[in-house]
Amino acid sequence: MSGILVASLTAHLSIGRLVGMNAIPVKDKILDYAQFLVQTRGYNAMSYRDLADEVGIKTSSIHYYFPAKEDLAVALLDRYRAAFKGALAVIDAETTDPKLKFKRFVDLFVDTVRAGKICLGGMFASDLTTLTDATQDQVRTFFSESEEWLADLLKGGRDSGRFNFEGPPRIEAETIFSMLEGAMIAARLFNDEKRLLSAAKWVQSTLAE
Amino acid sequence: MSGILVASLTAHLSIGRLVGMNAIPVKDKILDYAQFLVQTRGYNAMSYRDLADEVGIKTSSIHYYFPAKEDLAVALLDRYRAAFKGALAVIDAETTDPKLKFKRFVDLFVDTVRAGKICLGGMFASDLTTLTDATQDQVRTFFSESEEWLADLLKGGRDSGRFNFEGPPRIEAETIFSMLEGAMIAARLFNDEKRLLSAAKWVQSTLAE
DNA sequence: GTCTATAGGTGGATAGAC
DNA sequence: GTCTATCCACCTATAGAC
Repeated sequence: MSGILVASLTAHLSIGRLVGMNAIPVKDKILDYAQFLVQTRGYNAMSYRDLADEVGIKTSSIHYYFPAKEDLAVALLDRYRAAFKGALAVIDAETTDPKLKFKRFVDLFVDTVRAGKICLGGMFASDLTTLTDATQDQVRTFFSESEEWLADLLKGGRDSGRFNFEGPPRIEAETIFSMLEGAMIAARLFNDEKRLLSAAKWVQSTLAE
Repeated sequence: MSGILVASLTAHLSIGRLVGMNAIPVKDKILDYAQFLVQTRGYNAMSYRDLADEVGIKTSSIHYYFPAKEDLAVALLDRYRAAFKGALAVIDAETTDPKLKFKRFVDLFVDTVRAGKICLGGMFASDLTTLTDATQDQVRTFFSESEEWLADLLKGGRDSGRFNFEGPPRIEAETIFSMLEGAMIAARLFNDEKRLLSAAKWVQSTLAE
């Protein structure tokens, strides 16, 4: 999902550059680096000082944008959900073949692992019990939204005879999504993206029969 | 894997009680509660103060047993690997049917989720980049050992005609293991053990065909 | 082994000047 | 918006008495 990060980074740049104002707002700089740190080191290992040093401001200035760390967490997940939905919308707009759609879905995860990162939602899910209720809800919403898109893809593929599986598409989607999340963690652990690729292949082969 | 925790808890008790000395050594108390905290809150959210308060000693006393936090992390993973291996040895000793073995393997994960916990190895894997090299190696060793046992199970099952899958057993094992790790995280996120059970069922059905 | 005492650093967070 | 200054709680870790 480095593609997602890039997308959110370039969203304002593509407009800003046209009018000669390519400066990234401080708030976005904070969010960008905070997202990077959470995806690489984890939420509890990310501090306001880390962000301040990187962005070039003081920690008190970060509190101006995000009064409490929870506000930053919620904002991160909010933006990530939107970016992820955007990436899925692009897939829907550019492809119709279910198998190709799934491949491009997997590519989102592969890109993330290649960047040495873990899905933001998966990282927050690992730190679940240290989060406030509002933040936990955001994590659940991210999972639900992703699984719903995947369930629709699976259902459409089965209805059109391109996918073959038994049981409710939503259950199938939940299983596949959690599998990809786990495979990302293992792939980074061994610095071996093949761990994610073989997991994806396994899913594709069981869906294709 | 609460069964694992119980096993490590009762390992010395079963001897101690026989001779009337059922007091749990302080070092084990520390490890027990540290393991609980890592499995529920994560490594970076566990502090010496948490442990001291629970065990009833001062933080400086914990440093007597584990000079640096890294020492505690390595000790935790060391013990966990041994306990996990022990649990797998019990499965091997009590069952021969590959399908039943796999079911009992899955039960180790189900028990953990039911206790509101995540696999210790999975938790450390999520916090990977914040760990020392020695600790990271321990995490990888845990994954490798588990996957090797599972690969042997898969290979034996296929050779005896009980399992059906293509490709190297080790790759299959890696995929299944990371899937279970991811399913645990999702199951706890939604407080719904069915997320883990349906993932396990999915694996079982694809292996059985 | 366990304690007291303490060190030096880092955590999130706030008040108030500019 | 960003700063300085500060707060207090927490963190890992050590020295030395008992």
